[in-house]
Amino acid sequence: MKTSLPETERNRLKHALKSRNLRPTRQRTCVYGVILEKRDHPTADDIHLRVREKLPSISLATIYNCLDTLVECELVKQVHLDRAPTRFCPNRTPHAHFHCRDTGQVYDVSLDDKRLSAIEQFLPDGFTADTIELSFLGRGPETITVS
Amino acid sequence: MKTSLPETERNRLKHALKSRNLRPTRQRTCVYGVILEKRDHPTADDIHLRVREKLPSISLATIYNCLDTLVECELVKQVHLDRAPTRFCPNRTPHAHFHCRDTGQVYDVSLDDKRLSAIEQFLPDGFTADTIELSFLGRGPETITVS
DNA sequence: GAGTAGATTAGAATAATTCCATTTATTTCT
DNA sequence: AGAAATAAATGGAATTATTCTAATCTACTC
Repeated sequence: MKTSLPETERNRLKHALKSRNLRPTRQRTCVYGVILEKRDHPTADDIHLRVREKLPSISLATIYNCLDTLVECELVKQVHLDRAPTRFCPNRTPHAHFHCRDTGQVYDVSLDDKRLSAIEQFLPDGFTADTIELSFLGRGPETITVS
Repeated sequence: MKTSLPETERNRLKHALKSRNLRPTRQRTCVYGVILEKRDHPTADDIHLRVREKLPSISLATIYNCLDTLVECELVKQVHLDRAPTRFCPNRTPHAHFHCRDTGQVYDVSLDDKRLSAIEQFLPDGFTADTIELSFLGRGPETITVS
């Protein structure tokens, strides 16, 4: 029973699954654990590699299945940047993403209610959005420019 | 020489290409014409079907080549919604997209300077973005709900 | 009007994701 | 506890959007 998933998160997962009549399998727990452990917006493939260190025989199809489940349970969000492979993110609060051209890193940019409602006001009358995706492409501060 | 592309747009295309040492070929002109003609955010495949009515032998690879060129020339923008096929849009002014869950239609949502700079202020100090993608998923006004 | 760089073409290749049929696990019922 | 029923995992095949490749074609330049 030694898994790295902390108690709080493990309970969150259990409850989210139970409320949908789904089971907290080893695979699902482990995938969720890996996503929480290193919050660098990994792709399904990245996650596969990391989970395999703990469950060496897990297949990529299962990774996709687990991820779908976690997304349905609203524990994980999908991040789409251009047409690059989908990345996954355990930040459940509303946020945007910043993608650095130099390092490839992806950062969360928090969107509080004030920001969210400012964005919603861009919509013409009669339009209502349940999902807002906002992403930035540019350069972060740690990029060193040598002149 | 009868092509549907209006004079202004034809000139815009010619100049944009010339400044990059590229040629205004029949294929490029026709692809651009089709994108301007029906601004419903078509995919490469949609565009292929439409262009084939005028140039029956054009290949999908050429459609992709032409689109790449038009994007480079900044005459056309790519629109990425989730992982759906890339769509193309001749609206060169800054704008967001609204995607209707019911009809699948995609609408432009204009982003004036005020809105753009409001969004830019979400970024932490030191981060600068050259590209901002904003998209909404929800329901538009023409959706009729029968209770 | 020939040469050359630029474009187009068809089809093969790639890559992310989904599908499918089978096997394995887990819960439920008795 | 054991059997039946349901849910999940698995490997591999299938799909789909897109890119690559190598050959052919076209259009400006001299």
